[in-house]
Amino acid sequence: MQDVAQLAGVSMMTVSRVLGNEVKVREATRKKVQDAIAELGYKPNISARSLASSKSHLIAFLYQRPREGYMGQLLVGAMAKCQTRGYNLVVSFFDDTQVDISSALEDLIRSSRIDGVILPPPFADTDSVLDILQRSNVPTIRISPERKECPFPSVCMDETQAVFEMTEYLIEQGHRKIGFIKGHPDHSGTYLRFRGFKQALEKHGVSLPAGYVQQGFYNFKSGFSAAESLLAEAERPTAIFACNDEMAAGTVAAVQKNNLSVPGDVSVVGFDDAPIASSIWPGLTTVHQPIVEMAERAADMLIDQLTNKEASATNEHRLRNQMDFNLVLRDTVAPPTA
Amino acid sequence: MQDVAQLAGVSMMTVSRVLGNEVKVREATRKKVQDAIAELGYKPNISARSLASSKSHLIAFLYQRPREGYMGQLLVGAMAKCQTRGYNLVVSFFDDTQVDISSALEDLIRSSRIDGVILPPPFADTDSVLDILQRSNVPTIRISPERKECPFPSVCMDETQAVFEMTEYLIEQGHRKIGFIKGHPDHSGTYLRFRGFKQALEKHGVSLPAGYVQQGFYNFKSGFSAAESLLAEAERPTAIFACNDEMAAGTVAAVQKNNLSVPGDVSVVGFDDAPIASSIWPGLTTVHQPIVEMAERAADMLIDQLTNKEASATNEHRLRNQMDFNLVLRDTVAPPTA
DNA sequence: CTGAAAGCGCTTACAG
DNA sequence: CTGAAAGCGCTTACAG
Repeated sequence: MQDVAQLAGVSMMTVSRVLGNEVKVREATRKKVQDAIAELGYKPNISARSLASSKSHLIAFLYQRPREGYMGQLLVGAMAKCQTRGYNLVVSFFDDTQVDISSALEDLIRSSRIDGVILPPPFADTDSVLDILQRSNVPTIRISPERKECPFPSVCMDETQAVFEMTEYLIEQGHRKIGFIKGHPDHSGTYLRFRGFKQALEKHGVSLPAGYVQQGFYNFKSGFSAAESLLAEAERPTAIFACNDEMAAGTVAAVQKNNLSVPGDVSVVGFDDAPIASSIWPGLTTVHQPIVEMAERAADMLIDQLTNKEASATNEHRLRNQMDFNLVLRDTVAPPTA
Repeated sequence: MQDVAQLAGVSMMTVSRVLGNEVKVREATRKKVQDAIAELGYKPNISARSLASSKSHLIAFLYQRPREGYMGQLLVGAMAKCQTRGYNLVVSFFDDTQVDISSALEDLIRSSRIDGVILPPPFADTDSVLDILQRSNVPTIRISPERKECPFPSVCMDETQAVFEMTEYLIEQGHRKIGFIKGHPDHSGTYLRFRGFKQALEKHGVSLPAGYVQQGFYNFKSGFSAAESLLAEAERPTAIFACNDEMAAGTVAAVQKNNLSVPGDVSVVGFDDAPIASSIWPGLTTVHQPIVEMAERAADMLIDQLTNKEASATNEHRLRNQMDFNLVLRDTVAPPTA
C-alpha cells in the first residue's frame, strides 16, 4: 500500500479511501491511485483490514442437512457473490443431532466475529436462533421465511401463488384426484405450499380426502414411502404434488416400482427445480425457484447493509426482495387416462 | 489476551505459546493459562494472528462443476476439518467456461494469500495447475490423482482394485456380457477404473466387444445416453458398469425407459456411493469411497504440514494416505436371466 | 477533499 | 522455559 501511495503521489489514507469506495475523493486523484494499483498489481491484505476495522469480512451461512440440492444451490449463489464483493462465506453445519444449537451459535458469533448471517430455512423461522441474532446485534438476511413480522429483512418468493398456479395446471389437465406430500414440519415452505394447494382445489371445487395428504421430510426416501401410501389408496390419485423435487423423485420411483408409468398412470410434480429435477427420467415438471439468484440477492443485501449503503438502497431492496418463479413443464404431467 | 495473561499471571507471550500448542511451556504454566482462557471465554482474534504471522489461515479448495454428489461430500469433509482446526476453507469454482484457469489461480494465490490448497480431480492431475502451485510454493494435497510422481502428497484409494473386485462380483453372478460407461477423459479415475475393469475381464476370459465401452462425462444425462447405446447393441449387455453413481442412475433410468427392469433384465453398478446411490429405486449397488474421510484426511495432512508437525507425522501419513474401499451390495445386481 | 498519528491484537525474533 | 520490544498492513479519529 505504501508503494501504491508513493507511485500515485498521495498518502496511504487516500489509497485506503479509494479502496473503500468512498465518495470524498476527487476524480483525478482516484484515477491516479487506481492506475498505481493496477500497475503494481496491488491486493489489499484482508487480515490487516479486518484487524484495523474490527470487521471480519466473514458472513456465516447456517446450514441444516436435508434438501441437499436446494442448499447446494443456495451455497453456490452466496459464495459467488461473497467472493466478488470481498467477503468470505463461513458455512456452519447445525445438524439435528446437535444438542444445543443456541450455544453453538453463540460460540460461532463470538469466536469467528462474524459480520453478518444468511439464514436459510428452517432457521429463518426458528425463534431461538432469531433471538440470539437479534440480541447479539448481528445483521441478518432471511431466505424464504414464513413469518414477516421479524425485523430482519428477507428475500423470498410467492410460494403459495406458485403452488396455486401449478395445481391449477394439474386441474386444467383434467386431474381431480390429486395427492399431496408435505415437507418437514419445521420448514416454512411446507405451510406456504400446502396453502396454495388447498386454495386451488377450493377454487375449482376439487375435494381432498384425508388420505390424500401424506407427511414427508424433503428427502427421497420419505417421498418414496409417502407415495406408496398414496398409491395404496382405494381411489388411487391420478396426480401427486410433492413439496420438493427430492420427494418428487422418490414419488416417480415408487410409481415405477408399482409397475405404473409416469405420466401415463400418475402425473408427478415437484418444487424447486433443483438439479435432481433434470436428473431423473422422465424429466420432472416442477416450480422453478431462482435459488442461486435468491442467495446472491441475500448476500448483496447483507453486504450493502454492512457497508452502510442501505441508506440509498433501501427502497430498491424493499421492492426487489420478492423474486419471480415460473413453472417448468417437463415430462411428468399428462391428462389422466381414465 | 491481555486479560488472560494477567489472570494467569504470565506474559502475553506465554499465552500465545499455549495457544500455538508449542512444546516449550511448563505443564503447570500451561494449565494456569488454559484455566484463564476457559474462565474468560477468550477466543483469539484470527485477523490479528494472520497479520502478525503473515499466515492467512485460509485453505483453498479448487472446485470444478461435474460430479455434484462427489464434490459435495468432499466439501463437507474438508470444511468440517478446517473448522475444527481453526482454518477457513475458500471454495473456488473454476468452470470449463473460464478462459484462463492459470491466471485465475495466480490471482487467487496472490490476493487471498492462501496458506495451502486441496486439489480434487481433475486438477490433481492438471499440469498447468500443478506448475503454478509448485512455482508459487503453495503447500498442496491432491485427492485421488492418477500420477504419483508429483512431489505433492496425496490421499487416494485403490480404485483399480475396487473396480476389479466389483467386476469379479458381476462375473461371479454369471454375467459375461458387461458394458462399461467411462467418465470424463480429464479425470484420473476414468483410467484407473477402466484398468481394473479390463483386468477382471481378462483374468476370467470374458471378452469386451468395442461397442460395450461408451463415453460418459460423470453426469446423469451422459449416463442415460451411453446406456441407450449399450442397450441398442445387437447382443444386449446383461450388466452395465458405470464409472460413477450419477451415470449409473442415468443408466437405471434408461433401462426402465426401455421397459426393461433393473436388475431383472439388466444389472447396474456405479462408483462412489454418493448420496444419489441410496436416492434412487432400486438402491444402487456401488463401490463405497470414503469421500468425506478422504477430504478430512487431506485437510489434516495439509494443516499438519502448515503447522510444521509433518516432521513427526510424516511416517504415519505415508502409511495412512491410502484409504480402504468396500463394495455396497444394494439392489441393482442379480444373476442374468437368460 | 487530503494527511499525520495512533492503534487494532496478535507473533516474530531476540534476550535471558 | 519465559518475557520486553517491535512490527505485521491496514483503518479510525482527528485535523486542516
